[in-house]
Amino acid sequence: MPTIKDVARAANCSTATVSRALASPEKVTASTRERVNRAIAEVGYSPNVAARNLRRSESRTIVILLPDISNPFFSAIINGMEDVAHSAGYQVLIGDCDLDPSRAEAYFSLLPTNQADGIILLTSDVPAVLVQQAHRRPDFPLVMACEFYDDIELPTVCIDNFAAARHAIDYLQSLGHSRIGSISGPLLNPICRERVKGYQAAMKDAGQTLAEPWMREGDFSFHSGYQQGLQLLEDAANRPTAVFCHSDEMAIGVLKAARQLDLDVPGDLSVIGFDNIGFSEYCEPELTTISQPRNDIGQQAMKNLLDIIGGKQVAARQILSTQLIVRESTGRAPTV
Amino acid sequence: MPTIKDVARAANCSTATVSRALASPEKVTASTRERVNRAIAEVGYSPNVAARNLRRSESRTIVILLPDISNPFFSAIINGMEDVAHSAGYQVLIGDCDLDPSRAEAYFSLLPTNQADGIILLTSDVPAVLVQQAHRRPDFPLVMACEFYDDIELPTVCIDNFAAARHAIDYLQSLGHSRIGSISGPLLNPICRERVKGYQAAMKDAGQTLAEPWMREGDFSFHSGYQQGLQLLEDAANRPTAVFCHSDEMAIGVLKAARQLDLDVPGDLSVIGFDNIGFSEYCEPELTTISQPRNDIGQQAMKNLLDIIGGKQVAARQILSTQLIVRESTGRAPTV
DNA sequence: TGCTTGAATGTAATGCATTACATCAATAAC
DNA sequence: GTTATTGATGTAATGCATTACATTCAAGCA
Repeated sequence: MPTIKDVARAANCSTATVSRALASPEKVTASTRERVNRAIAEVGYSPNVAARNLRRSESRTIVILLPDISNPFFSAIINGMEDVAHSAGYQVLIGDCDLDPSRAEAYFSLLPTNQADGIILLTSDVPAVLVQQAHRRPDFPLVMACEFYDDIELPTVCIDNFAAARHAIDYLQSLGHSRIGSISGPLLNPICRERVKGYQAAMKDAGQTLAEPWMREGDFSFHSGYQQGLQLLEDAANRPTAVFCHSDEMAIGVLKAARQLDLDVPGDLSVIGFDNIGFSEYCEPELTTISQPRNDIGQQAMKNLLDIIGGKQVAARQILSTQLIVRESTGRAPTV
Repeated sequence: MPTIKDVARAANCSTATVSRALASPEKVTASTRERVNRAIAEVGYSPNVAARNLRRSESRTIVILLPDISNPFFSAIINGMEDVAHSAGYQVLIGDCDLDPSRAEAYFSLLPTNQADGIILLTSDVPAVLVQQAHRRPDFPLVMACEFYDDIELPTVCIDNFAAARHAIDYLQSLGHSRIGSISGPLLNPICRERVKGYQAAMKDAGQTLAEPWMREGDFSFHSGYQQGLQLLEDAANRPTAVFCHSDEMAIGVLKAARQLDLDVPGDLSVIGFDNIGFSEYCEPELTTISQPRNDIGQQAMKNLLDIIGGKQVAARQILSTQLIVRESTGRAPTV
C-alpha cells in the first residue's frame, strides 16, 4: 500500500502539504491541491486509518449497545443510526448485551482506550453504577435512545411512554372496554414503569378499579406473552376483555394463548401491541399496535451523539411522537 | 492514559520486555513477568490498539456482510459468529448491503487498507466480479456462510439445499400431496436454484408433472409470499394442495393469502417454510419448516475465516444438517 | 527601497507498540 | 580455564499520518 510519502514524492511536495490538502483544503493553493489529488489517484493512495487514529486519538467508531440483536424492533433504529454515522465518516459497532451484562463493561472500556468515540445505549439493562460512573467522566460521549435511567441525566431521544400507553387504553375504553389487562416488559425498566403508569392513570380516570392479577410482567418475548396471556385469561369468571402489551411479540404470544383458550379476537378479547414490527401485519388477526418512529429515533440519537463528540450541547430529552395503528385485533367490548 | 513506557518505568525494565511479557510470556523470566504484571495493574495500563494495529498491520476486525439486518434469520448466525470472534480477540463489523450494492465495495476496500482482517459473506448479492477479484488476491481472507457462488471457489459452510428441499417435498408427498407449488427466493441466488432443483427432482421422481404457474419467485419477504401466494391460490380449478416456501416469512405471507381466500390450513392447503424463525412457532397455524443449525453455521464460518487468517487451509465446503420441524401447517392432502 | 505581514510550504517531532538486532551473563562443553 | 551456546534483556528503528514550529516568498505599506 502506498503511503503519504509516496503521494508527496509524486506530487513533488512534503507530506505535510498532502495531509493538509486532504484535511483542510483551504490551507493549500488550488494548484497544489490539484497536483496532490492527481498524485493520490496516480499512486492509488488511501490513508492508513490506524496511523491516523493513533495520531488523532480517535477511532471514528460508535458503539451501539442493545439487549438483543434478534429483536426486530431494533433493526430500523440501527439503520437510522448507521445512515447518520456513515455519512459522518463513522463506523458502527453493534454490541449485544443479551447474555452477559459484563459484556457492557468491556464495551464501555473501549472509550478510554480510544477504540470507540461514543456509545449509544438502547437498553437500560446496563448496571446503573457503570453508566453513572461513565457519565461523570469529562470526555465520555454517551446518549440513549428509546430508554432512559431514572436518576441519570443522559441525553435521550424517546417517545412519551406514559402518553402512548394512555392513548392505547383510551382507545380500548372508547370501544367499551373496562376490564383491561396489561402485560408489561420488565418492571426494572423505566419505560415499562412509565407505560404502566399511563395504563393505571387511564384506568383510574375512567373510574375503574385495577384488579391486581390483571397487571402482569413479561420480558417482551413471544413466550412470556404467551405464558402471561394464558394465566391472565384462564379464569373465565374474572377475565379481562382487552389486553395491552408492551411489545408486539408479547401481543402475538397472547393471540396464541387466546386461540388455545378458544377465545375469539377481537370478538371475545381485544389485543393491542407495541412497536409495530413487521410481523404485526401478518399475524392472525393483524395486530393493532403503537408505532414508534424507529428510523427517526435512530437518526436523532446518532446526531446527538455526534454533536456531543463535536463539543456541542444537546437537549436532555427529545420526545418523538407515536401513532396508534388500528388493525384487526381490537374491537368493541363483548356485551355481557 | 498510561503507555507502555510508564509500565516499563514502574517495572524497572525496557518497553521491549513489557511488550514481550504481554505477547509472548515464555520469552520472559517468571519473576520479570510477575513484576511487569504488577506494574501494569499499578499504573492501570491497557495497550493502545491503534498503535498495535499500525505496527502489526492488522485490525482484529471481521466484516460480516448481509443483505438485511432486520431479517431475523441472520441474528442467530451473527451470534454464533460473534462468540467465536470475540473469544479470539476479534471485533465484528456488521455491514448491511440492503439498499445499496455499492456499499459492499466500500466494505471490501477495508481489507487492503488494514481496516479489517477478513470478510464473511452471508449473501450472494455482492457483484460476482467484485468477489472474484477479491478472492484472487493473495491476502484477502474471504469466506461465505449459508450461500455460495456458482463459479467462485469460496470456502463456505452451508446446508444441502437440494436435499433439504427434496426432504420437504418428500414429506408433503408422504402426506398424499401431489399438487405441490413452490415459492422460491430470488432465482439469481444459487441456493434458491438448488432448492428449486430439489423440488423439481422430488416431483419428477414421484412421476408428477410440473405445472409452470406453480413455480413462483419471491424475495423472502412476508409481502412477496403473500402476493405470490394469492396468485398461486386464486384459481380454484388449478390450485395446489401444498406450497413449499424458501423462507418462513414467505410461508407466513402465504398463510395470510390462504385466510383471505378462505382456505383452511392444513385442511385445504399445507404450507411449509424454511429457516425456523422465532415467529414460526407463534403464527396461526404454527408453521412446519426446515430448521438450519444457524448458530453452528455462524461459529463454523467464523472459525474458517480465522483459520484462513492464521494461514491454514480450510475445507471448500462444509455441509451441516437440517431438520424438518413438523408443526400444524401441514396435513394430509384433501380428498377430492 | 526597506520593512511588515500573512499565506504557502517544509522540517521534524509526535503518538504508541512491536521487533530485529545487539548486548550481556550464565551455563555447558572441551 | 576458555570458548561456544543459550536465554534474558535492552536499544533503537519502524509503521504512517498529523501538526507545532520554522522558513520562504510575495504583496502591502511607508
